[in-house]
Amino acid sequence: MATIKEVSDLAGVSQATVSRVMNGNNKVSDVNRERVMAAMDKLGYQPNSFAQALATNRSYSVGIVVGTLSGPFFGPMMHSIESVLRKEGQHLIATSGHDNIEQEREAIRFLNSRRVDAILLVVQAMSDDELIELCTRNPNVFVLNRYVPELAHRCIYLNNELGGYLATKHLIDLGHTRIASITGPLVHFDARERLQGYRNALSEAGIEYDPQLIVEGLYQEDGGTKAAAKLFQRGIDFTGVVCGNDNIAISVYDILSQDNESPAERISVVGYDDMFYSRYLRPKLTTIRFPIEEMGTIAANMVLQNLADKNLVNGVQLEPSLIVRESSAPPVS
Amino acid sequence: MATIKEVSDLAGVSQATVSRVMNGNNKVSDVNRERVMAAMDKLGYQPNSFAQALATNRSYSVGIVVGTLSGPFFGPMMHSIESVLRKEGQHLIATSGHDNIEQEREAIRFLNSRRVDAILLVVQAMSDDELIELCTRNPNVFVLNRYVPELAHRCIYLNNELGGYLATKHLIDLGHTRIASITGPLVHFDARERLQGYRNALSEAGIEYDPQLIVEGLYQEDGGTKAAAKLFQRGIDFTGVVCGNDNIAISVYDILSQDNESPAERISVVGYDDMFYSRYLRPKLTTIRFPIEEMGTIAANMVLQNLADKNLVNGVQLEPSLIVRESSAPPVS
DNA sequence: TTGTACGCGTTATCAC
DNA sequence: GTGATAACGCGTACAA
Repeated sequence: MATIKEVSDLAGVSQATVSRVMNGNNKVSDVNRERVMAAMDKLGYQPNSFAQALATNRSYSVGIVVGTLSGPFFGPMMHSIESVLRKEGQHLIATSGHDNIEQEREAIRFLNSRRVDAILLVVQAMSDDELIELCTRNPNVFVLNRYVPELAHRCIYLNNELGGYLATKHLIDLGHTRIASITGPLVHFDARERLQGYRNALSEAGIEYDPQLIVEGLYQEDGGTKAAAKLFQRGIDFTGVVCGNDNIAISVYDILSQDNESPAERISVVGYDDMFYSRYLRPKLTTIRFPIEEMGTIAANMVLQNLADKNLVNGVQLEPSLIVRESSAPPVS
Repeated sequence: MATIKEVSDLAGVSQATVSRVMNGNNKVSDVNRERVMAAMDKLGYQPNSFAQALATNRSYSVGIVVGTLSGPFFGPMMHSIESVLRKEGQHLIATSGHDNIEQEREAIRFLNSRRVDAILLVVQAMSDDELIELCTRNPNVFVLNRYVPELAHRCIYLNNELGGYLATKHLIDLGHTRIASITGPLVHFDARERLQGYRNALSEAGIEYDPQLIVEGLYQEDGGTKAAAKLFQRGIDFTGVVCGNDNIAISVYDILSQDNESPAERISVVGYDDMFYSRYLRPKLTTIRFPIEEMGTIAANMVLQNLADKNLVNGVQLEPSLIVRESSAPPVS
């Protein structure tokens, strides 16, 4: 790779002049500018961003660490983040924590040694305390999809309680009174919040909370299969089920189809997240929409904002909404 | 951020010694090693990778440019790439070309100025010629999911013709003779190859190729809706349809359900890619499996290999396989 | 085993 | 408008 020196030699000017035309400094004569540009593309010159970063102490890149790169969740999020960052000349460095605390730490170390201008964290394994310490040491860290009270001004998160409430309320409004819930793993704060929303809707309607109707599942693919089986085996009676996410809802579809049943007939099903495949299920899944892209966009803008003026950023809570499709219907009795 | 100098001052040794303990050089006395390590974590020292890269001319990172970060395709691929790279201390810098030739170029420029050790290209917009030029200039560029004859030793790609053949052959074996195809955009080489596979299967079975049965669709979500509508409106008779990918197959599901029909009844449907949601469709989608993770793993290993010994790498063609599920059945006549 | 000093490719501050 | 030259943080001969 050609260096600035080779360019300056070829153009017959000093390195400083080359640097000036690179950075759009207008105090360069047209003749020299021409010469430099010619030399540049003759050599296929690309500035070495390491050297630039070393000299300016700015990397023009922001890092993100996500639980896992695969899955329908992070793709759209990273997509929207990258879109807004790029417009400002910033780039995204993606690392995966593989939902493992040691790897999450390692990823953060890596990004720090990369001297990224900001770090976006979408992690679950790491504890609140560790997050707090991290954020106090580094003023450019933001937390996505998670609410830590002490870090409120740096969190962009979903109102999960409201989501759980909306899902449950929808079934109640349809006339259901025996409503089960297959939650996500309750070590995840969002699963707990969604469950709380469920309880709120119940109590608002004067329906008693019955622990028998609650099962804990997992968020990932097939993560609800065992849990759903457990629920049905309890032999208790219910007409609707609120699921921790769409994957869990799919498991319920599966179980029902084993008995040649379909959601919305005997049992109504409500999901959570509105993943893009949910509208392709049959019957189409009624679910809670999670504005993933919006979360990404807001996070990216917050980063930019923070780079410009540290004191202007504030946390954001996003609101979920109910998407009614076909998997929910009045109970048959 | 602390620098190596602050560490050396605090530890009472020279910068060189600090550098030695960082890089595991064993020619350091235990006493000094202890002191340095203590100083390091007291200061929360993180080496500046820009300075390291500048000094060593190695960045320990590989760049990837993909068409779009969202979608069910790139997530799993990036996931597997990142997994193997990380084990070797390499990191992944992800950029999106947004399926736009100018942005793809920009992404490559960015990665070059980042002096990445290798570049992985998963792009469609860029021409073969441009790719060839790029690869000859830079010996560490690899092309994924695309076959360029001149670059055969740097391509990791799928045998798309075989995939198209398998899909079609499956329907023929079931007894179908009037088989339509909704292809991907024929500007994409892979769509053309899949179509060719379709033709091969037909001719092998002595069935004449009928252009009336071919419609061109798009790969993205809903990309097959218009095309499928067009096909049905032609009013010609067929009993099976081979789709360019699973998204297109979903569109066919949609159209059929509008008439209260279901795949595998009057019309059999075969997809392509085996995206993870395909088994959750009802009926479960018969499709061609695309080993995405494997492609990622192979690519990452190739990068590593190439870094170790330039002359040892070779291109790889991956084989698709048929996954029979429920959307295909013998024709009713 | 340890320290000195130079080079990596830029930017930025000076003089001119 | 232009050109020296000193940082930036680290690796690494080379000398001690």
